[in-house]
Amino acid sequence: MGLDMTEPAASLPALAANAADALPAGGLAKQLAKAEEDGRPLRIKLGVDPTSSDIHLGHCVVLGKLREFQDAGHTAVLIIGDYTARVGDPSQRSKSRPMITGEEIDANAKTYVEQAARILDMDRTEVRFNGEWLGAMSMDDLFALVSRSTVARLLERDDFAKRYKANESITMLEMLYPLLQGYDSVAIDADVELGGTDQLYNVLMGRDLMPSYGKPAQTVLTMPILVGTDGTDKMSKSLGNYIGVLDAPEEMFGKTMSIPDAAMPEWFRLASGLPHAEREDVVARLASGELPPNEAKRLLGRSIAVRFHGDGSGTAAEAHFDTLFRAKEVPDDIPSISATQLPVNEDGRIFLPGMLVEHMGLASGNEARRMITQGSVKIDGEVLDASTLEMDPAQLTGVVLQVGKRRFLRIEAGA
RNA sequence: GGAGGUGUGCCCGAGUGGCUAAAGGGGGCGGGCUGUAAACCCGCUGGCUAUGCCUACGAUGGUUCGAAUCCAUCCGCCUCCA
Repeated sequence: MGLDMTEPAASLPALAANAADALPAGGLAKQLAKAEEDGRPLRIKLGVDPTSSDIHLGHCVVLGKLREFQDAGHTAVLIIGDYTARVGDPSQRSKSRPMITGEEIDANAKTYVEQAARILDMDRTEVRFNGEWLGAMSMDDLFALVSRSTVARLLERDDFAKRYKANESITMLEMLYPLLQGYDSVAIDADVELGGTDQLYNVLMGRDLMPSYGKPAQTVLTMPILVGTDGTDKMSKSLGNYIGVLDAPEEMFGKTMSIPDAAMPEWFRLASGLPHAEREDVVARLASGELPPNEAKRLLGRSIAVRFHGDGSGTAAEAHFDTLFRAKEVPDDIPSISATQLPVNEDGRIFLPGMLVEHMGLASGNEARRMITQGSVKIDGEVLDASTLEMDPAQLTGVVLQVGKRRFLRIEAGA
């Protein structure tokens, strides 16, 4: 397995681009030079927790970086933290995490790898579960590991320190996390470890541990955390401010349009998937006022759609968006049901709240009543009278029902 | 082991016997304006074919005509002391 780096010297700036931290200073350059000298690819570690099964753009920042290393000829070692997931990474958590079950972990890991394949070159990816070595540890091994750090050292960690100060609980188990995570680097002989900036402490722990196990210390590279579509909080599934890699192109475009202007430069850099030079050019023109914000955001939306759905998907998604929100027209590809599927009560009439819950995804009858009362239900573009709770099937046949701005349902005549 | 504190709706947080589906804020949703950005304005924000009924204030049991509010036990979390 030889290196096929065409121009190793030139790959350094690109590989370090966007990184929040690259430690120690100059470490990456040395690693790259040494790899070339030895004629072997570097082993690039990325540890992931199989606690959530949906990969979103936030995860893609670091996955994308890993892919860049692969493209430069190096080996990706993707560690599924099946064992560490039992402990729970305390990063960014205000409370202790509940432990999750083995089946959940397995299922999450499987979907994670499937989705990661959209970013990574899986032929060049070594997927490992850390239960492989952590599960095999004896009590003696554990003693040896935990004796390498101290309580004071662990309490230096910002999130522990904050929680400790705020009188919140910190379990002994959680304090084990950085050590176990760091041990992964020992187990797989990592040369470089990637992570988000929230992982800095963890990845440095790996760097600290390796020499005491007689291995050269890894270089660490942390990537900035992408803000979500709200522009303030870290992108996460639980906050609902995310764009998933499996989202439809229209969703990707639409969600991108909703981000605050201030988040655009960051998104261009970390999420657009555009080449380094191009995205920097866009950011510069946006800052100078040469590129209007709306146009920039549209470009961003198209780029993201294209990144995951290929050429053409961007302009198609944009057209869909314009139909919906600019022209306020009904899009072509809306779901439809047959009038015969409508639920009918004893009087042969349709109870609207129930129907909206059943066919248009509203959370409850009360929510549906609220929508009707607030005038956000339209039939063929006409706002439904606020007091209407029942309708005859004939009135609903062959119409387009709309709730809010983006939920549509066509009711077809015929069987 | 001892002493004390605390637990409210998605989150924060008021509420110490009926007027409490529970103030206020945040978030979210809907509408207006717009570039589905921001800012701003208005409304809504437990469930139920519903002038009422059900569920809900850590858990269980009790006192009372009536409990988030009083009592008992238990559980979680925190602080100080050992």
